Amino acid sequence: MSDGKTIPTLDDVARAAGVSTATVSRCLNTPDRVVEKTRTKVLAVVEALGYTPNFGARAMAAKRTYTIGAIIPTMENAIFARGLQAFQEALHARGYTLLVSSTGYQAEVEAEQIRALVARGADGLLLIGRARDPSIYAFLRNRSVATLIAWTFEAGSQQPAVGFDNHAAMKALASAVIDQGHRRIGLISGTLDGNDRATARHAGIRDALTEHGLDPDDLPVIETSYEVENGGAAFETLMQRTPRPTAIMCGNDVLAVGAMKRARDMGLRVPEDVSITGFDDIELARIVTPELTTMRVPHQEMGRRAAEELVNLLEGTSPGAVIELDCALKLRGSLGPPPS
Amino acid sequence: MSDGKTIPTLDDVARAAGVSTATVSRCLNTPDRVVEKTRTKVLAVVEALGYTPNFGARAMAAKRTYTIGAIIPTMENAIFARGLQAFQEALHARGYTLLVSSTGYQAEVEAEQIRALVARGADGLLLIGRARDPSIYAFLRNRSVATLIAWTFEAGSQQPAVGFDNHAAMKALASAVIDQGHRRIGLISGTLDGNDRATARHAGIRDALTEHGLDPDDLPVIETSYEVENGGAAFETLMQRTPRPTAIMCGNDVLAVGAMKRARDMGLRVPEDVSITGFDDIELARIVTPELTTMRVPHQEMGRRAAEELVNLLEGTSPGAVIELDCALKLRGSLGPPPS
DNA sequence: TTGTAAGCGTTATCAC
DNA sequence: GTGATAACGCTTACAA
Repeated sequence: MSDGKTIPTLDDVARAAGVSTATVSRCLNTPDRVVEKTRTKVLAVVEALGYTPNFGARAMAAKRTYTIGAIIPTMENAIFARGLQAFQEALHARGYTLLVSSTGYQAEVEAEQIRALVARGADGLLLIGRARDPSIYAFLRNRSVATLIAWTFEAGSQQPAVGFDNHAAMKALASAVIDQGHRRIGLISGTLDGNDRATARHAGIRDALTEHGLDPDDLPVIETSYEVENGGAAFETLMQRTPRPTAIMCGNDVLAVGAMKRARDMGLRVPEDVSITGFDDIELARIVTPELTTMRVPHQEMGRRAAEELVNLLEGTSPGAVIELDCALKLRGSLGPPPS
Repeated sequence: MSDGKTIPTLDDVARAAGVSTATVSRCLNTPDRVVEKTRTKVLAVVEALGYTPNFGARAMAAKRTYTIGAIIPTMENAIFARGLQAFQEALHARGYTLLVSSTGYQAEVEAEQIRALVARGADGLLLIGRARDPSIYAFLRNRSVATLIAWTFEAGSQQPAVGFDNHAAMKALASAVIDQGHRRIGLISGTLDGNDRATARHAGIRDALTEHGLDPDDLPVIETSYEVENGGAAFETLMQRTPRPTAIMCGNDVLAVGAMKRARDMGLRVPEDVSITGFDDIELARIVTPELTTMRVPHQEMGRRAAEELVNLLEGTSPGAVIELDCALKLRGSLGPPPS
């Protein structure tokens, strides 16, 4: 650590070590291309001076930053937080640094963040979901920024991705609900517009209904943003319908927990009076009473795999695969047969 | 948006607009120092070419990045997520970009992240808590990186900070518990070592006990990392003591919810058989049944104020204040009188 | 108001 | 194995 007031540069190190800047640079970046003795001496000086490479200069000269950017809708939902944690750890192991920003589910903000991260020299980007303006993809291609989509999976997509089939997963969950005997189901969905995950989940339920000989147009849907209170409000609205739904499916666990709380406040028992399901299987799902029936999404594995794929992609090791992960149905106390 | 395959530079814009690079630069950075007509023309070319400034070059030349770094212990706890969201929004309004990384409560990782962010030219840094190696503060001062501490407050501290008094807040909560008649209290604390918030909260309880004529050494403490399951395990351990505690205070809401769940699993009623308290007042606190008695921390306001202070600090508008925010006691169903 | 030109701190291509 | 030296793209005195 330096005691001086100035920031040491490569030049300072070179001068102090009595070598050229090129050699110092080599000691730091390709240590094997410099003889042991020189290296030791140089690294000692680096240590003594507390030298840290100037990132901007390095980025400009090397056109490489070992930085990955991740842009997520929100930090407030545990699913992204947990996935990112795993993503970061895996990246770190590969020598990359992760920089995160969030958009609050706003497309314009996302576009801005993408530009900011690209401008900062991010070698690769992790994006959530596929739906966005084509010009963004064009921009990314133009700048040759490796881009990976996560949290969604779609067969036949061109974009490298690590995700799961939102449609199939929700369809499986809906089938389980129908198999319990439910015929009047309601859906509390996240905002559908511009959110391919929410849209796919919605379609999954409709398909399950059709497949079981029910009319998908009978499915009442309330769209809302992903907040606990909104889940509660939507639940109350749905339960005022006649005839009353016997099962309320929710776009994610957060909405489902809001619905459960409101059910309790309304004096309704879960699952005796009404069944409730979620999606994600975050920690919350097992904290509530009764525990929440939901679809487990492998968030951590997704983060880990995404890191590997993205690094392979930008290092040219992989051409960019589309990887599908499996979800798992979690049948718990919040789902039961309909009241007779 | 450019159709070409090359990234346009300032030079390309200058050439295409028939002006010098200096003028283009001025159009972008100090538009008032260039005549209307030139500006319009230049900006049109910028738009047409899809020019984006190269960040590294800009940082190197201007020694300013309009980037703020935030380093938090974990993204998995809602308290940081929510505070950061507000922090980011306020920063955005002031024209700054936020970059986040997390440490998993590991000091070495934090040091590394600090270096990474500083190397990337962060103009300012938001750090959680005060406890860290002095050499880090020296490094930050040396690099003249504006640094603000959040989530903690300590009278007489030199470091600019926006926080609350963890000690006083927990002491107030403990007093409320004692006032209910509890005499045998247990504490489930976050890891104390290197965590000034956890340490201050612990001390707060001890002081409350002393002040009420109780012996603080009678307070059993279990230290654990902040995870739901750990809260449950610690709860079970504490409840095996003889005589059994009548109230379990927890270092945060997450631990408290874990304790509540375990209580239910053990067949104990809350608060009839045992009272439980948390700290933070995250959403979770009002989702559980009964609702959790806790201390409300103004996370969003803290994020907002931190952004303002940090920007003022690095822009030289403020010398760096120490700001204390107030917490609020939330008495809810999980706290009742001890069993008679 | 605008242009010229000197850095800013690296990395990489050559010679040596 | 090591050392000059030319980029890299931008900002900012200083001149015009």
